[in-house]
Parts: sequence; structure tokens; C-alpha cells
Amino acid sequence: MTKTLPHSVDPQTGKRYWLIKSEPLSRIEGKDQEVAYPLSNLLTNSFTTWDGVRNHEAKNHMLNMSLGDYCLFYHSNCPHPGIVGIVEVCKEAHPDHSQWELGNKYVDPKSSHDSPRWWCVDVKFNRRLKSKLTLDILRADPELAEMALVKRGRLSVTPVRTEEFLRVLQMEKESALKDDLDCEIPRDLIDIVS
DNA sequence: GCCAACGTTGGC
DNA sequence: GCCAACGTTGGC
Repeated sequence: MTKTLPHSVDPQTGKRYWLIKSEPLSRIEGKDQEVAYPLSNLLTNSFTTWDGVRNHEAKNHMLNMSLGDYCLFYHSNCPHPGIVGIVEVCKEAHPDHSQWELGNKYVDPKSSHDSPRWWCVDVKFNRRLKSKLTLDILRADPELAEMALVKRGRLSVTPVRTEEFLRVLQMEKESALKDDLDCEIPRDLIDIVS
């Protein structure tokens, strides 16, 4: 595995930006483990632990996250995958306890408490995007052609460069303006109906 | 260290 | 549900 260095912080905010993927639609794995975690869950839970990531590259990105960093929140494995909101790192990397939980689908027999293999961060809600930015829209934008989400489709935690993050916010603004003109669906329902 | 087999992700 | 992409595993 290649050692990763974090991308640079936004000089304006001192933050790094990332993208994390989650499935919004209920899906049970194994006996009874719900794997879905829609952004709306973070409206009722004050934070969530981003555990269950079992890819070393994704894990390394989480090890590089700092308190206060922003993560674009992406809904995958659904009819219209895309970025739906922003969450904030509220606890830096700590061992992912699911690796030691008997019966957990993420258990890793090779991992010991002395040297954990898997790590996670906690994130809390920041805000919803005014309008979902679908993968189609993101892929069609030349300024996002190098974005890890586009180039490394299967990685569930990816870095986002400052200029990419700002571009996403700009696209949100443009897209929301368009919604005002031709979308009758109340904002709060957009995620639900999609 | 190579690489075939296998497993997983996630768009479609 | 299919399957391409790609990461991981393990035999050699």
C-alpha cells in the first residue's frame, strides 16, 4: 500500500476537505445489521462514528482528518447518487471497535487491541445542500475532472482539494438558482423523493 | 514479489 | 440483478 500524505489545507479556513459515501436506502447485511445511513439520521443523532470502513486507503484518509474538517456527504447505491450535504469531523481518528465485536460483519480476526488495523472518525451534521449535486452533474463539470470521486469511483473516503470544494459550493448555488425557476418540490423533500 | 482467484463496491 | 473496476489474499 502506498503511504499517503494529506492534501493541503484551505488557507482561508485552515481546514481540509473530504468526501464520504453512505447508502441512504435501508439494506440489511448478515443477520440484522443495517448498513444504510442517510444524512437525515444526523438530524436526530448529534454525531455518528464512521466505522466499518475496511479499505486501507480510505482508513488512511481518516487518519489524516483533523477536528473541524468538512466532509461532503455523498449518497451512493440509490437511484440518483450524489452529494447531499456537509458534515464536520467532531472527533479525530480512534480505533474502530467493530473490528473486535464478535458477530459484527466488520470483525477482523487479524486485529488486536494492541495494534488496531482499522480506525474511524466521528462526524456531525453541518448542513444539507440546497440542491443535490448528482454524480452526473459532477462528472459533467470540467473543473471536477480530477476529483477523486470521479477518478476513483469505488473508494468510500476521498480527499477533496480546496478548489474542488469551492467549485462544489459554487455549483450548489447555480443549481439552487435553477431549482427556483423550474422545481416545485419543497426543498426538504428533494432527498426523500429522489 | 508475482499474479490468479476471489471478494467488494456501486453505477447502471 | 449484472458486471466492470479494483482491492485483497495466498500459493508459489
